[in-house]
Amino acid sequence: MEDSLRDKKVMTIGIVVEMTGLSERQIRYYEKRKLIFPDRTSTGNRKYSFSDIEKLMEIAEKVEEGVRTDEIRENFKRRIKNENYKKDMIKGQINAHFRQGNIK
Amino acid sequence: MEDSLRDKKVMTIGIVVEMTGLSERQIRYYEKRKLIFPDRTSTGNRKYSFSDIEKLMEIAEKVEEGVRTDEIRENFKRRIKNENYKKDMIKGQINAHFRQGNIK
DNA sequence: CGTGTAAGGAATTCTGACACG
DNA sequence: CGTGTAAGGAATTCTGACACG
Repeated sequence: MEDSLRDKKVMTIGIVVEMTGLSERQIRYYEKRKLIFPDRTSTGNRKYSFSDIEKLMEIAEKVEEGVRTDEIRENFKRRIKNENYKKDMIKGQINAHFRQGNIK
Repeated sequence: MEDSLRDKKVMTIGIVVEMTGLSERQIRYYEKRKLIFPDRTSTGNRKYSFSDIEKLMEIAEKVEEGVRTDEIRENFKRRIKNENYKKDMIKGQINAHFRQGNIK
């Protein structure tokens, strides 16, 4: 139910460093702080998606502004909640539509 | 003028092996035969795109059918030519449209 | 708190070659 | 022709820790 390409975890950390300009240390630290969730290969190497890259750049901006990683995490949670809320609104409307027999 | 995500060279050969089921040897060989063109990192490691993955799976199919790599390459060339031909057709029609003063 | 760094080891990738055919 | 494999080396990635603060 989402982009697929954008969410596929396929990049090693070296490429992520290249694309974001962040250090390996930073990238791994944001993971420890539960801000990003890379997959792992069978032998333990991290794999990131394009979405992860975008998220990392957003995180880096916030951190530079002085926002603490905990706050950033909470903001992400709120955002997800809000998005789900909106999705439910839409679902509700669709359901209502059909319940009233407004079937095309 | 194309997908961007689909064409970004970001995957190391290990991931490509994982996604295509081909061996490193095969993947490198198809490159030697000019069928795919990965980028390289500054230290020489190959980087592939999602498009490359698709192309590799197409190549693998053909090879299994017994098609020689040279033929596959020529078929790719013809396909590109045909696509460009169609693009030019469309451009021509658009130009004709405006030349006749059919603006808006 | 967020990040740099040296440490040691394990896994990855690279190239050129021998092999079969 | 297309692919497997062992060989040796170079680059990558991983974790846990010391450091500053």
